[in-house]
Amino acid sequence: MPNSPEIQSDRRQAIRQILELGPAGTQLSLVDALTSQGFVATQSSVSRDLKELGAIKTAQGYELPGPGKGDEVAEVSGLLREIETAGPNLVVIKTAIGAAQRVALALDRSGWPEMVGNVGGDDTILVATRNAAAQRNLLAKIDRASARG
Amino acid sequence: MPNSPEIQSDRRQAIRQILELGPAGTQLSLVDALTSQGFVATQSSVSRDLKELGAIKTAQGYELPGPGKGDEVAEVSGLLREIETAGPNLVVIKTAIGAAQRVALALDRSGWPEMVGNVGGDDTILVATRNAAAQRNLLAKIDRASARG
DNA sequence: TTTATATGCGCATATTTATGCAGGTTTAGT
DNA sequence: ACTAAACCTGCATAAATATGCGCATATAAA
Repeated sequence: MPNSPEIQSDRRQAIRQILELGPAGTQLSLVDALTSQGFVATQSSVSRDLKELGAIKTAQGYELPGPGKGDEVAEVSGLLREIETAGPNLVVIKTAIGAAQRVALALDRSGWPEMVGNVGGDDTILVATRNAAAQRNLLAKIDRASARG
Repeated sequence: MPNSPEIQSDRRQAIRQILELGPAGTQLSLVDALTSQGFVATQSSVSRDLKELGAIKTAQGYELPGPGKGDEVAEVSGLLREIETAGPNLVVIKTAIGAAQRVALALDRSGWPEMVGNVGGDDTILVATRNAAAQRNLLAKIDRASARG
């Protein structure tokens, strides 16, 4: 019984906010925090959410990679030119001439899970996305990365 | 039967090198990697080593926070003036005038486990260290952080 | 050196995290 | 609207990680 799609993204948003206040020691503590905010979720879902959010586990607990951390894509965002989708499983990225390989590598390294894989040519990259939701997510992430690159 | 102290630091150095080549999926894989290099260690030790090294667990596995990432201390290293020890449990850090609070905060955020806690005054910080080894470690980390700050 | 204290580590195990599976829901296609 | 396909989620459990304890060694003190 999946909740309506908004519930999922609301929950993830809530997790993001919680983590902004400070690291969460365990997934169970996150479940509690969510519960006290009226969300219903199990450790399973939180585990999946954290992966989706790209959270990392440090000695302090789960954290979101802050700006400047983790994100290889930000560093090459200046090379991006144009981004389009083609169906729910494909994103076409145009880059500066000859920069596609470099950007494609950065995407690989980012470890974003919505990406199944990608191939870079000279100034074009094809990115395979897991599904429509993943595709939306990916575009949002690239946006955010660009904003701080 | 603790190994001689060098073994421990050699092993940690080896782990550091392994992680530089790429993320390690699990601690067990690290044990294997170490074994094939002639080190004897169990998952337990690797778990402790990783904490000590400040490694983080990402979707890709265990990684070391790379230069520019993770490390809040690097950003304030310009404010450091002088560092001395007083016994194995105390490090005294002199900073630029009025900067002690800021640096102390950065140290807190770093999450370095060898630090029990610290208090910042105006241009002086007292850092409590767990023991002599931890103290050495901390000094080394501050050094490394400064090098890239 | 002898004694006391602290540290390192493996073992066994508790705790935490990840995931195969099944069931219910939304979405896309006719 | 009906059907099929794709999703989301919880449950149960497998996999992975962390840790209390005890011993052996190292370090400090006397």
